[in-house]
Amino acid sequence: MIEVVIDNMNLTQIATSGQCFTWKRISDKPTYAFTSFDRYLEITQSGNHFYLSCDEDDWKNIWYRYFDIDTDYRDVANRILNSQDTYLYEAYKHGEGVRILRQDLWEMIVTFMISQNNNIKRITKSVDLLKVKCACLCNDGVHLRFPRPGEASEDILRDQTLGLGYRSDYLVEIYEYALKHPEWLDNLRDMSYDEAYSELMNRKGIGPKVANCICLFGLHHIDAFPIDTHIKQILANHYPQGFDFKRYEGVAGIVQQYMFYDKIN
DNA sequence: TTACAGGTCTTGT
DNA sequence: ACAAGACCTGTA
Repeated sequence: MIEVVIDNMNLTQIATSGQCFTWKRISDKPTYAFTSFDRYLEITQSGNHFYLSCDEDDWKNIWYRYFDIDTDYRDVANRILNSQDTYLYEAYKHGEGVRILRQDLWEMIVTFMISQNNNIKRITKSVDLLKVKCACLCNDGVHLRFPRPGEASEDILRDQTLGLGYRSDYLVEIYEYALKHPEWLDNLRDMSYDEAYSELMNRKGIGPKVANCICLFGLHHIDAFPIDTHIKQILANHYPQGFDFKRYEGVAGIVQQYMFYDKIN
């Protein structure tokens, strides 16, 4: 157990921001449990103090990066403030503690493929059951982690109790593809936003929206601006003459998160 | 019953 | 290039 101080971060806001489908609230206090690759973490918030169930090494090597501590979110706040955009400023104030986590790329690919034309409740259920059926364990030998390529059989992916529907075809394909092309994930990490976006779009079941979610949440390309039904409505309602993307060049994905959080919370 | 959920694919123009 | 229509499934 270690204690760290982090400003401008709110666990409950992150948990309900729609970027992670595997965070679980495990107590009345704002305590959340989740995994990243093979690590399991429990974290509690009290103001700007955070209590993590890990040692100093895992904090430095894994979770510091995961929580995107090095990104300065004040730059985004200033741009929003300077824009005189009342709606966007209110949205920002509402979700001020949201950060773009640096989550595991493979988990982002699979979970956002599941998310298409779907609802959060069913997405969470499918992901939970997938982890249970595959029964892969973290480095602690106790907690379930997300199944990597080769660890989810076709039978499991097609198991109707998972409720994946037609998406199971896509998942069978992507699991096969990633297993057959072991360099694919690392190559994606080395690409620019545009390159990674086009590469992801080549895979069946990944369209513009999911590709942008993977770029934003799995590769931390914060230029990516995923447009879903909610964002489409916001753009139509608040920006009928068009949204000025140029103004938010380099931070558009963070702006998108404030808009999205405000819409669903 | 119909519509909708953090869309994408296929087909027809 | 662009516009329908289909698509698994659970919930309101």
